[in-house]
Amino acid sequence: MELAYNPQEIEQKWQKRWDELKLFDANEDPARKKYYVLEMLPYPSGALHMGHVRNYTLGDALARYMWMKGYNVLHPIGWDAFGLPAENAAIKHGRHPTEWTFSNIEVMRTQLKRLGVSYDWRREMATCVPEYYRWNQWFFLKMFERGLAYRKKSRVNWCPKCETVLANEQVANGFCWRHEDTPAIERELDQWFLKITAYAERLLDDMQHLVRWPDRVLTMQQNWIGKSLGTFVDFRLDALGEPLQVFTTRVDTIFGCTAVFIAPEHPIVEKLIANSQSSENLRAEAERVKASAVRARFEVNLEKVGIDTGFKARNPYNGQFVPVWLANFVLMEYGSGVVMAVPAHDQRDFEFCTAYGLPITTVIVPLEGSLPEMLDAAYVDYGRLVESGAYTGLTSEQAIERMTRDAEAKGFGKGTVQYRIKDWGISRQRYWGTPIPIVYCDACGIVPVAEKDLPVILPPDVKLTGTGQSPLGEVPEFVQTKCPRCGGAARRETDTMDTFIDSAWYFYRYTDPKIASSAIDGKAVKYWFPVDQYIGGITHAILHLIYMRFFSKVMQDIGLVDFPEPVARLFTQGMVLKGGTAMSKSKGNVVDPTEMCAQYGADTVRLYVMFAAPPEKDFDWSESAIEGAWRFLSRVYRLAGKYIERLRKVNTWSSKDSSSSLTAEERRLLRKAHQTLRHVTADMEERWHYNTDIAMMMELVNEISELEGAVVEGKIRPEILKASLESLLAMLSLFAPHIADELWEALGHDQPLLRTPWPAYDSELAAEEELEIPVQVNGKLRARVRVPAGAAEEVIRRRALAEDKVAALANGKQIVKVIVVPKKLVNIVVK
RNA sequence: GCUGGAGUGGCGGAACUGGCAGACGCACGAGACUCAAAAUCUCGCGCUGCGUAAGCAGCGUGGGGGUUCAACUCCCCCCUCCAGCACCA
Repeated sequence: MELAYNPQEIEQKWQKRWDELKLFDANEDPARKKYYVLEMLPYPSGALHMGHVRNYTLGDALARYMWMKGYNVLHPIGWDAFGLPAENAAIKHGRHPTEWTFSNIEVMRTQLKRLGVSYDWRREMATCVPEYYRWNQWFFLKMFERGLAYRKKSRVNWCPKCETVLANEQVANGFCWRHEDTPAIERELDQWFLKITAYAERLLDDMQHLVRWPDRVLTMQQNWIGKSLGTFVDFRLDALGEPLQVFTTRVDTIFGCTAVFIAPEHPIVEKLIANSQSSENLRAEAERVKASAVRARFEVNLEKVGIDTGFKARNPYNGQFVPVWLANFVLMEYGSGVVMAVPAHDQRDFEFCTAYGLPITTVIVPLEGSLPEMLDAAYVDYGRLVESGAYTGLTSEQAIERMTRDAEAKGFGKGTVQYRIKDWGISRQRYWGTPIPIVYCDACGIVPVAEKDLPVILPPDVKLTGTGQSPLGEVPEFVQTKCPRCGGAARRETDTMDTFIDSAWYFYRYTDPKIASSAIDGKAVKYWFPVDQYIGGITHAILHLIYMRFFSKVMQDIGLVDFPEPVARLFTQGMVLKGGTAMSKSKGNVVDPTEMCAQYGADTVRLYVMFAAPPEKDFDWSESAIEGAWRFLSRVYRLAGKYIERLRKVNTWSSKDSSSSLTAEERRLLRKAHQTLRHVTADMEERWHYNTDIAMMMELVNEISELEGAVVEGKIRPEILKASLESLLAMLSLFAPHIADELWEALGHDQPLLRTPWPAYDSELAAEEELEIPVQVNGKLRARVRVPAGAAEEVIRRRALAEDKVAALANGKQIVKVIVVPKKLVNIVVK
């Protein structure tokens, strides 16, 4: 086998062979331990990119390792096939989204297969087929039944030039992404929402089960949910005869309240205008504040503006009347839409009150030290109360508790929990998504489609114009229907669902992708769940990974599953960059995986991607570094090729064959092999620093290479060389599976490595016999001594002190202390 | 602004529990093979100073301080970069 390494030939051969052997088919088998490896499903954009390669190679290494460890491994793949790009392609090139999507899937499937990832392709699914999305609709109906899906008027971003709704991500600094001169405006539209806020507390609580999730992700989710404890306080508003409800987390500062601020969109504003003595003027001013509030949603640090309504509200704690203002920075959608202004202890209030000349009263002082007479910024920390009536002298913590209790007792307020997370708006005025299964009947109102009538099929013939109207509205045969309740003429909902719905539960469906009688098969889910390892980009830390958790909790509540969290362990990989930034077509810096495979082969591409950096870090693609991976594999191929004829004929040595008669060279080779095995095995279980695993394999190859002379001279028996080489191939097969199987077969094996047990390391063989111990004098390295691995502390000490250099440095000085750390180092302290 | 993460040779990175900083690879330099090139192989490669040399000494993990016999690692302060959220009261 003196041929040059030809990855194209080898890879094609093995992909075919694996396929024939059904090597990656996962079948439920209660007798075997299962392992579910899941990677985030790709959007079929038309081309695989390096981020995908990284994601899938990571999962593949783990899947292959678990197979070899004897697990029954489920490793599926599918397509997140609904989404806006398909629709844009339709508008631009006149191709139907279905055709565009499936031809992209075709291309990307070929690309994926070229990489040789260990998927069970029988389970492949696309979310855009009725067999899948009907269950989106079913989940929607279940939520509707439980009041978890509801309809509400809501503000959306709208570009007047595009005539269309913009997603939040499509608005940059308040302007449309396509028309940088056109500010997005807000429109009120009826939208469907899922009540994720009802699950806020459980989403937080159940994080305790997510011990194997990165802290980073949990923290981001925590911030996103944004729980805060606070107090509602009713300020009497005599002019309207109804109170203004204020929300605050700092009721301890309320004696310093010098005004009340209302969000300009607050419904009470209309009543204030109606009751005002200068209605006209107030209306105009209120409009101005509102306009600025809209801008403030996009502009950072927009100047604070407001208007005094002329009304006064009464602070129930001290009976004082304070002016009621509208202010552009108060958010309607958080708390009660009304806040109290405490300029001395809130920076925003401070800025506003300074600008408008409102009084500033200090009511909190630090526990130690004091505050200046004239504040130049708000003092926002907790402290001790002053000038606060009966509460003076309490700490902030004590005051918050007692003042809230008092408000409840006297009936002018109550403690409350607020969340920042908002309900999930799922309506999209688009075509390429799941139709929302709702019918509007003049007689019956909002009526859900009956379960038996699912799926509501997305009609194939639709004109896509991009006008911003829901395309389904233009299809009379779709819109016109009968009311499921009264049978009368009715209209269908024409919006479709957010595609995050599709990905919120797809991984359940993999366990039985073809089941037609229900969304998931309970038995299959019971066997395969939870997902043991989920792998994907950090970009999904919040949205997808919260929606997915939310769906699981709803599924738990409707009795589909019996656990709160579907994913036991999460890994978030870093990005693959080029020239310091993400690869993108517009930047023209895309490295095409398929081209790379054609140039170097899939094994090289995969090995390089794993070797370049630890998987959680971003890394920059390097044309020259991939050559290193290629060189390494070529070297392995050449090296193995040199010996294969001889090794094929001998049996593999095993440590059971007695290790006493090993030569020094044999021990050296086996030591390196077993040290590498030890490292890789430990790493696969926990850390996943695949870059160091590959580095260790390179060291092993270097060692085999260096020992070539010893092999020739017969100081290393072929059986032992074979054993070392086979360990190497087993490890290599995690990252470069094709070349590993090729050489494995050449060594005389008829089953691929995936069906071979993972080699156990022998700690005795891995142990060093002799150690080189560094000797420091006053912490500086001065000498090294070689000692047997088990040398007693005293022996090491004596040897260290006997070193010429040590003696020279200690000469004429006093040895204060000798620290001997067995197996590590000696440090001699002299004075 | 808040929250989280990171900062180590020319570059990617290693050092897992406080114990030899720079494993492994890339780039680079020298040599071998070759008519030549590619490929391959061998050697060198943190910085500075001294020395013809083997070598010797000092400095060195973003900066400053501290704890320790010993700090990339622990503590305090500061700087820079990246990410997420962003007037959430």
